[in-house]
Amino acid sequence: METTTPPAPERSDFIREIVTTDLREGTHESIVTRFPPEPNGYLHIGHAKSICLNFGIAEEFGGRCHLRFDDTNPVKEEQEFIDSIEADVRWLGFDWGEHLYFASDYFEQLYAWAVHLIEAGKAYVDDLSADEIREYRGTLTEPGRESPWRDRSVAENLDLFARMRAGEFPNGARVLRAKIDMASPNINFRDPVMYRILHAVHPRTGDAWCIYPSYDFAHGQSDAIEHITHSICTLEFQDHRPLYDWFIENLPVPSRPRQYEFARLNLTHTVLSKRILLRLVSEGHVRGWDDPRMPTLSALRRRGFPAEGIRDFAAMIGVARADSVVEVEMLEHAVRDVLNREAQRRFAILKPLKVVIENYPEGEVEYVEVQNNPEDPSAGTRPVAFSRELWIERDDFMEDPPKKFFRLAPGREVRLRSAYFVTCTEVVKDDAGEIVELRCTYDPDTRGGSAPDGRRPKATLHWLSVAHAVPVEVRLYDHLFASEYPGADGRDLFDDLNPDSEIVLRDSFVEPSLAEFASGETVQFERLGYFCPDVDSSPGAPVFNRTLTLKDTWAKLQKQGRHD
RNA sequence: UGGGGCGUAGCCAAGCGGUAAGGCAGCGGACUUUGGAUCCGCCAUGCGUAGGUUCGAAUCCUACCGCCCCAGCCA
Repeated sequence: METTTPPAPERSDFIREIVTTDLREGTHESIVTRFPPEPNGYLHIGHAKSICLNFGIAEEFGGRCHLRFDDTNPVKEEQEFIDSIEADVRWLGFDWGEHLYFASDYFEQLYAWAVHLIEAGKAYVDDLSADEIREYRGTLTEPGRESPWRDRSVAENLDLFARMRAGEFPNGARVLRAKIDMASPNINFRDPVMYRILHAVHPRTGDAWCIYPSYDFAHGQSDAIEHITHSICTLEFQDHRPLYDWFIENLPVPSRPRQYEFARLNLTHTVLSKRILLRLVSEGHVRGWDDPRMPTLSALRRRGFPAEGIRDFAAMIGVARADSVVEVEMLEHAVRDVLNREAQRRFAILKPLKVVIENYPEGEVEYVEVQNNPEDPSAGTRPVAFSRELWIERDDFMEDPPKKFFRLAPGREVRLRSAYFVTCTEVVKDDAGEIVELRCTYDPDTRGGSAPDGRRPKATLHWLSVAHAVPVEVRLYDHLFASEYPGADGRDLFDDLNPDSEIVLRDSFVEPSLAEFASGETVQFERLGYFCPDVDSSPGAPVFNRTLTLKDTWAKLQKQGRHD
């Protein structure tokens, strides 16, 4: 039988290079990676980088990727998080097949290996308190001191460890430690804790255990049990690698995994610390883990970001070992790129201004055909009602326009997309001087949006027939944090929260055809941005989230003051 | 000041001794029934700094500078 070599992936980074080499040199016949979240919170865009890396490599090299929950700390972990993590990974587009695992599945094996180390004289039960252990550990520049309990007999250690498991001691009374080197310059080698007593109910094992392995004692061995070949984690675990290796080397594990580290994702205008995300939720700065302003995958999904855009983003930013902060604009670009290609177009008026077409017959309604997606003719067209009274966008009219404002103004002719050219003849104001209505005339010869004489207005506006428009609530989202680097320069991170990260509009209208999109699909509101129906919608009261704005040259000019 | 890492454009990132990819952002232009999209052009005589090796250095060597991580019974 012929063995086929998987085609070399065009995207390359140092990890894929290592994998390529390992495969070529026969270090491994096939590769196995894993994504190992702790179920103590929701997955966010930073996890997406890791998910795309681990599952992506498995896919590209014909290997497999496991989903393994690192559930060794029951005081922080919950079933709710396990469920959301599974849903989010699936939504992102990855499949772990049969390979769903939990570190807690290995508790019995891990316990046996702890006993093995005790018997080999390489682990001991320590009676020191947490505070004492810290004191004995030394500092970055001074070596630590050995615990007075370090030289207990194997028999005593075995007995004590068994009684720890049996529940004879309260939380914190004793720990099991590896006996390595209290003077090591690598602090992780100064007799790291392997087991601690935690009388807590575990989401999976319930009250079967009251001692739990530490990350260091669980992770590498879990990898070994699953025959993980490349254990990919973030940079802060570099110092743990020697310890990871030490356990592997000193235990009769079934395989020899290797750990590789890459730089975690940082994004401008965004915070990806689980601790802070938890505070944003618990202190009510946002409405929940899936609040559309959050960087969690569930929030991005609710916001209307397509999974493909997130995957493209991950591919775009690459994988390296240098600390970095990616501009959030790159994520937004990846998302717009997908949406521009795939999203159906619809008309919506966010801030309505009434237009009356004076020379259009009262009571008459006609339907014009509008393209659903100019980028994709196969998306077809839809009929949109046109009549004498229309809504246009308030921002599309200026009574006294600056030079570079191309839209509607007194006496000026513009195109109503796919309908007619109209000319503003009169501006109607209320007693306060507020513009309440525009009177216009239309040119019947321009039906469909082009003139027989070939004249071309400088602007094309979207519009809606007043009698046919459906009222909706629209939520405009912007960066949760106003500053590029939240909390930088000693500022309190929460002072950097953007007060305008959510603006709710209650007088908006959409086309009736938008009813079909209750499913959650993201659509483009022409000239405005991408929007999707929110779960807060109820029958007769639709709510739309703004996923992203369209790029807006006019807005940029305004911001720069270059419009004149 | 112990140990472990990392420095290539505003941002991300290729580059693996043969003369600085690509993307994002930005700027200019073309086109346009979305001020969107698309297309074209511009954007590092320079790779943290200083020396050295070499015909040739972002790539090798030396020294220095800067930044990040580690002193949880978190992961």
